[in-house]
Amino acid sequence: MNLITAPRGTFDLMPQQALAWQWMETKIRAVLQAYGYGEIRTPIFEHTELFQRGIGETTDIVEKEMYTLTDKGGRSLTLRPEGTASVVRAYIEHKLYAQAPVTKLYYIGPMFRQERPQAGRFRQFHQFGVELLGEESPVADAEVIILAHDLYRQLGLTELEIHLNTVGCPHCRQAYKAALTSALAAVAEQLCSTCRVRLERNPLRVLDCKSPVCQELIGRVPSIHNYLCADCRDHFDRVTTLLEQVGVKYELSPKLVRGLDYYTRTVFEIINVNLGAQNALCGGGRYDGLVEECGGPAVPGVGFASGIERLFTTLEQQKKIPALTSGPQLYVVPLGEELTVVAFEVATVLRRQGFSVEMGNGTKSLKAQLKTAHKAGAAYTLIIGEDEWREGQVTLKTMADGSQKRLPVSGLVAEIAKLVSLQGPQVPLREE
RNA sequence: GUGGGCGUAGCUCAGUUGGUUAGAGCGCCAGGUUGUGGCCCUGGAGGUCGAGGGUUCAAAUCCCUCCGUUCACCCCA
Repeated sequence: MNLITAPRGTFDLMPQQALAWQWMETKIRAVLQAYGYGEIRTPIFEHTELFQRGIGETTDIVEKEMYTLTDKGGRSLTLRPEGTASVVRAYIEHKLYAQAPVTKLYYIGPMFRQERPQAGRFRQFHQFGVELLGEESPVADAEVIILAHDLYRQLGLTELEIHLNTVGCPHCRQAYKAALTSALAAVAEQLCSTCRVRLERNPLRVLDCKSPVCQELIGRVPSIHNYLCADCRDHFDRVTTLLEQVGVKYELSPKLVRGLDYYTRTVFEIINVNLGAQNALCGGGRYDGLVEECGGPAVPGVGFASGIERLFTTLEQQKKIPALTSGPQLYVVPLGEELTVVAFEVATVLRRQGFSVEMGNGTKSLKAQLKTAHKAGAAYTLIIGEDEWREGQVTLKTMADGSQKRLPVSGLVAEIAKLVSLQGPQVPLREE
Protein backbone atom coordinates (compact mmCIF):
# COMPACT_ATOMS: atom_id res chain seq x y z
CA MET A 1 0.00 0.00 0.00
CA ASN A 2 1.65 3.22 -1.14
CA LEU A 3 -1.07 5.52 0.15
CA ILE A 4 0.38 8.61 1.73
CA THR A 5 -0.77 8.74 5.33
CA ALA A 6 -0.28 11.23 8.13
CA PRO A 7 3.28 10.86 9.48
CA ARG A 8 3.81 8.59 12.46
CA GLY A 9 2.73 10.16 15.69
CA THR A 10 0.54 12.79 14.00
CA PHE A 11 -3.19 12.78 13.35
CA ASP A 12 -5.95 14.65 11.58
CA LEU A 13 -8.70 16.26 13.58
CA MET A 14 -11.84 15.70 11.56
CA PRO A 15 -14.68 18.26 11.64
CA GLN A 16 -16.70 16.56 14.36
CA GLN A 17 -13.70 16.29 16.65
CA ALA A 18 -12.46 19.73 15.72
CA LEU A 19 -15.76 21.06 17.01
CA ALA A 20 -15.06 19.46 20.38
CA TRP A 21 -11.54 20.92 20.36
CA GLN A 22 -12.93 24.36 19.59
CA TRP A 23 -15.28 24.04 22.53
CA MET A 24 -12.42 22.95 24.79
CA GLU A 25 -10.10 25.73 23.60
CA THR A 26 -12.76 28.36 24.18
CA LYS A 27 -13.17 27.21 27.78
CA ILE A 28 -9.43 27.12 28.33
CA ARG A 29 -8.92 30.65 27.03
CA ALA A 30 -11.78 31.97 29.12
CA VAL A 31 -10.28 30.64 32.36
CA LEU A 32 -6.75 31.75 31.52
CA GLN A 33 -7.96 35.26 30.76
CA ALA A 34 -10.02 35.32 33.93
CA TYR A 35 -6.79 34.70 35.84
CA GLY A 36 -5.18 37.63 34.08
CA TYR A 37 -3.01 35.89 31.51
CA GLY A 38 -2.55 37.35 28.05
CA GLU A 39 -1.93 35.16 25.04
CA ILE A 40 1.48 35.14 23.41
CA ARG A 41 2.06 33.51 20.02
CA THR A 42 5.66 32.67 19.37
CA PRO A 43 7.17 30.96 16.31
CA ILE A 44 6.81 27.21 15.97
CA PHE A 45 10.54 26.95 15.30
CA GLU A 46 13.39 28.68 17.09
CA HIS A 47 17.16 28.73 16.97
CA THR A 48 18.28 25.32 18.19
CA GLU A 49 20.52 26.98 20.75
CA LEU A 50 17.51 28.36 22.62
CA PHE A 51 16.33 24.89 23.55
CA GLN A 52 19.83 23.63 24.27
CA ARG A 53 20.38 26.44 26.74
CA GLY A 54 16.85 26.63 28.10
CA ILE A 55 15.88 22.99 28.51
CA GLY A 56 19.33 21.62 29.25
CA GLU A 57 21.94 19.87 27.13
CA THR A 58 21.67 16.58 28.95
CA THR A 59 17.91 16.19 28.90
CA ASP A 60 16.37 13.53 26.68
CA ILE A 61 14.38 16.18 24.85
CA VAL A 62 17.49 17.96 23.66
CA GLU A 63 19.66 14.88 23.25
CA LYS A 64 17.39 12.77 21.10
CA GLU A 65 13.88 14.11 20.61
CA MET A 66 14.19 17.37 18.70
CA TYR A 67 13.19 17.94 15.09
CA THR A 68 16.18 19.96 13.99
CA LEU A 69 16.86 21.23 10.48
CA THR A 70 19.36 23.45 8.77
CA ASP A 71 17.92 26.23 6.65
CA LYS A 72 19.40 27.55 3.41
CA GLY A 73 21.38 30.14 5.31
CA GLY A 74 23.11 27.42 7.32
CA ARG A 75 21.20 28.22 10.54
CA SER A 76 20.21 25.40 12.83
CA LEU A 77 16.52 25.62 13.64
CA THR A 78 14.35 23.35 15.76
CA LEU A 79 10.60 22.76 15.92
CA ARG A 80 9.68 23.72 19.46
CA PRO A 81 9.49 20.73 21.81
CA GLU A 82 7.88 22.79 24.58
CA GLY A 83 6.64 26.31 25.16
CA THR A 84 8.50 27.83 28.08
CA ALA A 85 11.82 28.51 26.35
CA SER A 86 10.12 30.47 23.56
CA VAL A 87 8.04 32.52 25.97
CA VAL A 88 11.11 33.37 28.03
CA ARG A 89 13.00 34.30 24.87
CA ALA A 90 10.22 36.65 23.76
CA TYR A 91 9.96 38.07 27.28
CA ILE A 92 13.63 38.99 27.18
CA GLU A 93 13.66 40.07 23.54
CA HIS A 94 10.76 42.51 24.07
CA LYS A 95 12.11 43.60 27.47
CA LEU A 96 8.79 42.97 29.17
CA TYR A 97 10.59 42.98 32.53
CA ALA A 98 11.12 46.70 32.05
CA GLN A 99 7.43 47.43 31.50
CA ALA A 100 6.00 45.86 34.63
CA PRO A 101 7.39 43.90 37.56
CA VAL A 102 5.07 40.94 36.90
CA THR A 103 4.11 39.47 33.53
CA LYS A 104 1.49 36.76 33.01
CA LEU A 105 1.47 35.00 29.68
CA TYR A 106 -0.24 31.96 28.22
CA TYR A 107 0.29 30.03 25.00
CA ILE A 108 -1.57 27.30 23.18
CA GLY A 109 -0.44 25.36 20.15
CA PRO A 110 1.46 22.42 18.69
CA MET A 111 4.77 21.05 20.02
CA PHE A 112 7.07 18.48 18.41
CA ARG A 113 9.12 15.66 19.85
CA GLN A 114 10.52 12.69 17.99
CA GLU A 115 9.55 9.91 20.39
CA ARG A 116 7.94 6.55 19.86
CA PRO A 117 4.17 7.17 20.01
CA GLN A 118 2.04 5.47 22.64
CA ALA A 119 -1.14 6.17 24.58
CA GLY A 120 -1.18 9.90 25.34
CA ARG A 121 2.02 10.59 23.42
CA PHE A 122 2.38 11.97 19.92
CA ARG A 123 5.12 13.47 17.81
CA GLN A 124 3.07 16.53 17.05
CA PHE A 125 1.02 17.20 20.14
CA HIS A 126 -0.66 20.23 21.61
CA GLN A 127 -0.14 22.08 24.82
CA PHE A 128 -1.38 25.16 26.53
CA GLY A 129 0.57 26.62 29.37
CA VAL A 130 1.11 29.68 31.50
CA GLU A 131 4.21 31.52 32.62
CA LEU A 132 4.09 33.90 35.56
CA LEU A 133 7.27 35.94 35.44
CA GLY A 134 8.72 38.34 37.98
CA GLU A 135 7.13 37.06 41.16
CA GLU A 136 9.19 35.13 43.69
CA SER A 137 6.47 34.91 46.32
CA PRO A 138 5.01 31.46 47.03
CA VAL A 139 1.66 33.05 46.23
CA ALA A 140 2.67 32.79 42.57
CA ASP A 141 3.36 29.05 42.88
CA ALA A 142 0.00 28.54 44.55
CA GLU A 143 -1.81 30.66 41.99
CA VAL A 144 -0.44 28.66 39.10
CA ILE A 145 -1.29 25.30 40.70
CA ILE A 146 -4.78 26.45 41.58
CA LEU A 147 -5.26 27.87 38.11
CA ALA A 148 -4.53 24.50 36.53
CA HIS A 149 -6.78 22.73 39.00
CA ASP A 150 -9.66 25.22 38.61
CA LEU A 151 -9.40 25.09 34.88
CA TYR A 152 -9.87 21.33 34.87
CA ARG A 153 -12.70 21.61 37.33
CA GLN A 154 -14.46 24.20 35.21
CA LEU A 155 -14.28 21.75 32.34
CA GLY A 156 -16.12 19.34 34.63
CA LEU A 157 -13.30 16.99 35.53
CA THR A 158 -13.14 15.12 38.81
CA GLU A 159 -10.87 12.53 40.40
CA LEU A 160 -7.68 14.40 39.62
CA GLU A 161 -4.63 14.18 41.83
CA ILE A 162 -2.23 17.02 42.45
CA HIS A 163 1.26 15.73 43.14
CA LEU A 164 3.51 18.27 44.77
CA ASN A 165 7.17 18.42 45.67
CA THR A 166 10.14 20.74 45.89
CA VAL A 167 13.52 20.22 44.28
CA GLY A 168 15.18 22.99 46.26
CA CYS A 169 17.46 25.67 44.94
CA PRO A 170 20.82 24.98 43.25
CA HIS A 171 22.53 25.13 46.66
CA CYS A 172 20.50 22.66 48.68
CA ARG A 173 19.91 20.43 45.68
CA GLN A 174 23.68 20.08 45.36
CA ALA A 175 23.92 18.87 48.94
CA TYR A 176 21.03 16.49 48.48
CA LYS A 177 22.41 15.13 45.23
CA ALA A 178 25.65 14.24 46.98
CA ALA A 179 23.86 12.50 49.83
CA LEU A 180 21.56 10.67 47.44
CA THR A 181 24.40 9.57 45.19
CA SER A 182 26.38 8.04 48.02
CA ALA A 183 23.29 6.30 49.41
CA LEU A 184 22.45 4.85 46.02
CA ALA A 185 26.04 3.91 45.28
CA ALA A 186 25.93 1.64 48.32
CA VAL A 187 23.15 -0.41 46.73
CA ALA A 188 24.14 0.11 43.10
CA GLU A 189 24.33 -3.61 42.23
CA GLN A 190 20.71 -4.08 43.26
CA LEU A 191 19.37 -1.24 41.09
CA CYS A 192 17.89 -1.95 37.68
CA SER A 193 20.16 -1.43 34.68
CA THR A 194 18.63 1.90 33.65
CA CYS A 195 18.96 3.18 37.20
CA ARG A 196 22.65 2.34 37.25
CA VAL A 197 22.97 4.66 34.25
CA ARG A 198 20.81 7.29 35.94
CA LEU A 199 23.05 7.13 38.98
CA GLU A 200 25.88 8.38 36.82
CA ARG A 201 24.01 10.93 34.80
CA ASN A 202 21.13 12.27 36.89
CA PRO A 203 20.68 10.52 40.23
CA LEU A 204 17.45 12.40 40.99
CA ARG A 205 15.71 10.40 38.30
CA VAL A 206 16.29 7.16 40.13
CA LEU A 207 13.63 8.40 42.52
CA ASP A 208 10.74 7.96 40.11
CA CYS A 209 11.85 4.64 38.63
CA LYS A 210 8.91 2.27 38.10
CA SER A 211 10.79 -0.92 38.96
CA PRO A 212 9.47 -2.40 42.23
CA VAL A 213 12.97 -3.39 43.25
CA CYS A 214 14.24 0.15 42.85
CA GLN A 215 11.18 1.56 44.62
CA GLU A 216 11.93 -0.70 47.57
CA LEU A 217 15.50 0.58 47.72
CA ILE A 218 14.45 4.19 47.26
CA GLY A 219 12.23 3.94 50.30
CA ARG A 220 15.34 3.77 52.47
CA VAL A 221 17.18 6.62 50.78
CA PRO A 222 17.27 10.13 52.34
CA SER A 223 14.53 12.57 51.37
CA ILE A 224 15.20 16.00 49.86
CA HIS A 225 13.06 17.47 52.59
CA ASN A 226 15.85 16.81 55.07
CA TYR A 227 18.33 18.79 52.97
CA LEU A 228 16.36 21.93 52.13
CA CYS A 229 17.89 25.24 53.11
CA ALA A 230 15.85 27.49 55.38
CA ASP A 231 14.56 29.65 52.51
CA CYS A 232 13.48 26.70 50.37
CA ARG A 233 11.81 25.03 53.32
CA ASP A 234 9.92 28.19 54.18
CA HIS A 235 8.90 28.71 50.56
CA PHE A 236 7.52 25.21 50.24
CA ASP A 237 5.67 25.43 53.57
CA ARG A 238 4.00 28.62 52.46
CA VAL A 239 2.92 27.08 49.16
CA THR A 240 1.27 24.15 50.91
CA THR A 241 -0.38 26.46 53.45
CA LEU A 242 -1.86 28.57 50.67
CA LEU A 243 -3.27 25.50 48.94
CA GLU A 244 -4.81 24.31 52.17
CA GLN A 245 -6.33 27.70 52.83
CA VAL A 246 -8.37 27.58 49.65
CA GLY A 247 -9.26 23.93 50.14
CA VAL A 248 -7.17 22.44 47.34
CA LYS A 249 -6.11 18.90 48.17
CA TYR A 250 -2.68 17.71 47.12
CA GLU A 251 -0.39 14.79 47.72
CA LEU A 252 3.18 15.26 48.80
CA SER A 253 5.32 13.29 46.39
CA PRO A 254 8.90 13.40 47.64
CA LYS A 255 9.89 11.28 44.65
CA LEU A 256 8.48 13.66 42.05
CA VAL A 257 11.37 15.09 40.03
CA ARG A 258 10.67 16.71 36.73
CA GLY A 259 12.76 16.05 33.67
CA LEU A 260 13.64 19.55 32.58
CA ASP A 261 16.77 21.08 34.03
CA TYR A 262 15.35 24.52 34.71
CA TYR A 263 13.09 23.69 37.64
CA THR A 264 13.82 25.07 41.09
CA ARG A 265 11.85 24.72 44.30
CA THR A 266 8.19 23.89 43.60
CA VAL A 267 7.38 21.15 41.10
CA PHE A 268 3.95 19.63 40.53
CA GLU A 269 1.87 17.44 38.29
CA ILE A 270 -1.84 16.90 38.00
CA ILE A 271 -2.62 13.36 36.96
CA ASN A 272 -5.58 11.29 35.84
CA VAL A 273 -4.94 7.71 36.92
CA ASN A 274 -7.03 6.32 34.04
CA LEU A 275 -4.81 7.65 31.27
CA GLY A 276 -2.33 4.76 31.17
CA ALA A 277 1.40 5.11 31.47
CA GLN A 278 1.42 8.75 30.38
CA ASN A 279 -0.99 9.97 33.00
CA ALA A 280 0.10 13.56 33.65
CA LEU A 281 -2.43 16.10 32.42
CA CYS A 282 -0.05 18.90 33.21
CA GLY A 283 3.32 19.44 34.80
CA GLY A 284 5.14 22.49 35.92
CA GLY A 285 6.91 24.35 38.63
CA ARG A 286 9.21 27.20 39.44
CA TYR A 287 12.20 28.13 37.30
CA ASP A 288 14.03 30.95 39.01
CA GLY A 289 17.25 30.70 37.03
CA LEU A 290 15.88 30.30 33.52
CA VAL A 291 15.46 33.92 32.43
CA GLU A 292 19.01 34.71 33.43
CA GLU A 293 20.27 31.52 31.78
CA CYS A 294 18.65 32.68 28.54
CA GLY A 295 20.42 36.02 28.66
CA GLY A 296 17.91 38.15 30.57
CA PRO A 297 17.95 39.70 34.01
CA ALA A 298 17.56 37.55 37.14
CA VAL A 299 13.78 37.30 37.02
CA PRO A 300 12.01 34.43 38.77
CA GLY A 301 9.26 32.46 37.06
CA VAL A 302 6.70 29.76 37.60
CA GLY A 303 4.36 27.99 35.19
CA PHE A 304 2.99 24.76 33.82
CA ALA A 305 2.29 23.04 30.53
CA SER A 306 -0.85 21.01 29.94
CA GLY A 307 -1.26 18.32 27.29
CA ILE A 308 -4.36 18.95 25.23
CA GLU A 309 -4.68 15.41 23.84
CA ARG A 310 -4.57 14.02 27.37
CA LEU A 311 -7.10 16.59 28.50
CA PHE A 312 -9.34 15.64 25.59
CA THR A 313 -9.07 11.94 26.43
CA THR A 314 -9.95 12.67 30.04
CA LEU A 315 -12.94 14.77 29.01
CA GLU A 316 -14.13 11.90 26.82
CA GLN A 317 -13.60 9.35 29.61
CA GLN A 318 -15.56 11.43 32.06
CA LYS A 319 -18.20 12.26 29.43
CA LYS A 320 -17.83 15.99 29.81
CA ILE A 321 -17.98 16.97 26.16
CA PRO A 322 -21.45 18.31 25.31
CA ALA A 323 -23.30 17.34 22.15
CA LEU A 324 -22.19 19.81 19.53
CA THR A 325 -23.69 20.46 16.14
CA SER A 326 -22.64 22.44 13.17
CA GLY A 327 -25.84 21.77 11.22
CA PRO A 328 -27.13 24.57 8.99
CA GLN A 329 -30.00 26.73 10.12
CA LEU A 330 -31.57 26.44 6.70
CA TYR A 331 -31.30 23.89 3.92
CA VAL A 332 -32.53 25.08 0.55
CA VAL A 333 -34.04 22.42 -1.70
CA PRO A 334 -34.53 23.28 -5.37
CA LEU A 335 -36.63 20.87 -7.41
CA GLY A 336 -35.15 20.73 -10.88
CA GLU A 337 -32.20 22.45 -12.44
CA GLU A 338 -34.19 25.55 -13.42
CA LEU A 339 -34.88 26.46 -9.82
CA THR A 340 -31.33 25.77 -8.69
CA VAL A 341 -30.50 29.33 -9.70
CA VAL A 342 -33.21 30.67 -7.41
CA ALA A 343 -32.07 28.47 -4.53
CA PHE A 344 -28.50 29.60 -5.02
CA GLU A 345 -29.52 33.22 -4.85
CA VAL A 346 -31.56 32.72 -1.68
CA ALA A 347 -28.72 30.79 -0.05
CA THR A 348 -26.15 33.42 -0.96
CA VAL A 349 -28.22 36.34 0.30
CA LEU A 350 -28.84 34.63 3.64
CA ARG A 351 -25.23 33.56 4.01
CA ARG A 352 -24.17 37.15 3.48
CA GLN A 353 -26.39 38.07 6.41
CA GLY A 354 -24.56 35.58 8.62
CA PHE A 355 -26.94 32.63 8.55
CA SER A 356 -25.59 29.15 8.04
CA VAL A 357 -27.25 27.87 4.91
CA GLU A 358 -26.72 24.72 2.86
CA MET A 359 -28.37 23.79 -0.37
CA GLY A 360 -29.23 20.58 -2.14
CA ASN A 361 -28.60 19.28 -5.60
CA GLY A 362 -31.61 20.21 -7.74
CA THR A 363 -31.26 17.17 -9.96
CA LYS A 364 -32.00 14.87 -7.03
CA SER A 365 -35.44 13.92 -5.79
CA LEU A 366 -37.18 15.84 -3.03
CA LYS A 367 -36.95 12.76 -0.89
CA ALA A 368 -33.21 12.43 -1.35
CA GLN A 369 -32.65 16.11 -0.63
CA LEU A 370 -34.75 16.06 2.51
CA LYS A 371 -32.83 13.02 3.67
CA THR A 372 -29.58 14.90 3.21
CA ALA A 373 -30.99 17.95 4.98
CA HIS A 374 -32.04 15.77 7.89
CA LYS A 375 -28.64 14.14 8.15
CA ALA A 376 -26.95 17.50 8.02
CA GLY A 377 -28.99 18.55 11.03
CA ALA A 378 -30.84 21.41 9.34
CA ALA A 379 -33.39 23.25 11.45
CA TYR A 380 -35.48 24.38 8.47
CA THR A 381 -35.70 23.45 4.82
CA LEU A 382 -36.88 25.78 2.12
CA ILE A 383 -38.48 23.87 -0.72
CA ILE A 384 -38.51 25.67 -4.03
CA GLY A 385 -40.70 23.60 -6.34
CA GLU A 386 -42.39 24.24 -9.66
CA ASP A 387 -45.96 24.24 -8.34
CA GLU A 388 -45.58 26.95 -5.74
CA TRP A 389 -43.04 28.87 -7.80
CA ARG A 390 -45.65 29.29 -10.54
CA GLU A 391 -47.82 30.99 -7.94
CA GLY A 392 -44.95 33.11 -6.68
CA GLN A 393 -44.50 31.08 -3.51
CA VAL A 394 -42.07 28.72 -1.75
CA THR A 395 -42.49 26.18 1.08
CA LEU A 396 -40.76 26.46 4.44
CA LYS A 397 -40.58 23.24 6.43
CA THR A 398 -39.70 22.96 10.12
CA MET A 399 -37.69 19.75 10.45
CA ALA A 400 -38.32 19.11 14.12
CA ASP A 401 -42.09 18.65 13.76
CA GLY A 402 -42.51 18.32 10.01
CA SER A 403 -44.86 21.26 9.77
CA GLN A 404 -44.68 23.47 6.70
CA LYS A 405 -46.22 26.57 5.27
CA ARG A 406 -46.14 28.54 2.08
CA LEU A 407 -44.53 31.95 1.89
CA PRO A 408 -44.75 34.53 -0.86
CA VAL A 409 -41.52 35.15 -2.74
CA SER A 410 -41.69 38.88 -2.22
CA GLY A 411 -40.00 39.75 1.04
CA LEU A 412 -38.94 36.12 1.38
CA VAL A 413 -35.40 36.68 2.59
CA ALA A 414 -36.48 39.06 5.35
CA GLU A 415 -39.23 36.68 6.44
CA ILE A 416 -36.91 33.68 6.59
CA ALA A 417 -34.25 35.65 8.40
CA LYS A 418 -36.83 36.53 11.05
CA LEU A 419 -38.02 32.95 11.52
CA VAL A 420 -34.60 31.35 11.48
CA SER A 421 -33.23 33.84 13.99
CA LEU A 422 -35.58 32.45 16.62
CA GLN A 423 -33.86 29.08 16.28
CA GLY A 424 -30.57 30.11 17.84
CA PRO A 425 -27.48 32.26 17.60
CA GLN A 426 -26.23 33.16 14.17
CA VAL A 427 -23.05 31.17 14.43
CA PRO A 428 -22.33 27.69 13.12
CA LEU A 429 -21.27 26.37 16.52
CA ARG A 430 -24.18 25.58 18.78
CA GLU A 431 -24.10 23.93 22.18
CA GLU A 432 -27.12 21.76 22.80
C1' G B 1 16.22 3.02 20.03
C1' U B 2 14.14 -1.96 22.53
C1' G B 3 10.04 -5.50 23.48
C1' G B 4 4.81 -7.58 23.12
C1' G B 5 -0.25 -7.36 20.62
C1' C B 6 -2.89 -6.34 16.12
C1' G B 7 -3.57 -5.42 10.30
C1' U B 8 -10.29 -8.84 6.33
C1' A B 9 -15.66 -3.50 2.86
C1' G B 10 -16.01 3.69 4.59
C1' C B 11 -16.61 1.96 10.25
C1' U B 12 -16.97 -2.22 14.03
C1' C B 13 -15.90 -7.12 13.40
C1' A B 14 -17.04 -12.81 11.88
C1' G B 15 -14.37 -16.29 8.80
C1' U B 16 -14.29 -23.77 11.46
C1' U B 17 -8.86 -28.94 11.15
C1' G B 18 -5.78 -24.67 4.98
C1' G B 19 -10.89 -26.54 0.58
C1' U B 20 -16.26 -23.65 -4.18
C1' U B 21 -18.04 -17.10 -6.31
C1' A B 22 -14.63 -13.94 1.42
C1' G B 23 -19.55 -12.69 5.09
C1' A B 24 -22.62 -9.76 8.93
C1' G B 25 -24.17 -5.24 11.32
C1' C B 26 -23.83 -0.09 10.73
C1' G B 27 -22.96 3.59 6.96
C1' C B 28 -23.55 4.93 1.61
C1' C B 29 -26.73 4.93 -3.09
C1' A B 30 -31.50 3.73 -5.27
C1' G B 31 -36.56 2.02 -5.05
C1' G B 32 -41.21 1.09 -2.15
C1' U B 33 -44.82 7.67 -2.70
C1' U B 34 -44.82 10.74 -11.23
C1' G B 35 -43.01 16.49 -4.77
C1' U B 36 -41.84 15.17 1.45
C1' G B 37 -36.69 13.51 6.15
C1' G B 38 -36.59 10.27 10.82
C1' C B 39 -39.27 4.14 11.50
C1' C B 40 -39.89 -0.10 8.33
C1' C B 41 -39.19 -3.24 3.80
C1' U B 42 -36.48 -4.45 -0.90
C1' G B 43 -32.33 -4.05 -3.97
C1' G B 44 -27.37 -2.21 -5.26
C1' A B 45 -22.39 -0.45 -5.11
C1' G B 46 -18.07 -1.30 -2.32
C1' G B 47 -12.51 -5.97 -0.72
C1' U B 48 -5.38 -7.00 -5.11
C1' C B 49 -7.93 -10.19 3.04
C1' G B 50 -1.37 -4.31 4.95
C1' A B 51 2.95 -5.39 1.11
C1' G B 52 6.49 -8.88 -0.83
C1' G B 53 8.34 -13.77 -0.85
C1' G B 54 7.88 -19.08 0.58
C1' U B 55 5.32 -24.09 1.76
C1' U B 56 1.05 -26.68 -0.67
C1' C B 57 -2.94 -29.70 -5.67
C1' A B 58 -5.15 -25.49 -2.86
C1' A B 59 -3.45 -19.83 1.71
C1' A B 60 -7.45 -14.51 4.63
C1' U B 61 -5.82 -19.10 7.38
C1' C B 62 0.93 -22.03 7.95
C1' C B 63 6.35 -19.88 7.63
C1' C B 64 9.87 -15.62 6.65
C1' U B 65 10.88 -10.41 5.63
C1' C B 66 9.22 -5.51 5.40
C1' C B 67 5.57 -1.66 6.34
C1' G B 68 1.76 0.33 9.31
C1' U B 69 -0.66 0.54 13.91
C1' U B 70 -1.17 -0.12 19.10
C1' C B 71 0.52 -0.89 24.21
C1' A B 72 4.76 -0.81 27.28
C1' C B 73 10.12 0.49 28.41
C1' C B 74 13.21 5.05 28.08
C1' C B 75 11.41 9.89 28.78
C1' C B 76 7.59 13.20 29.15
C1' A B 77 2.29 17.00 28.29
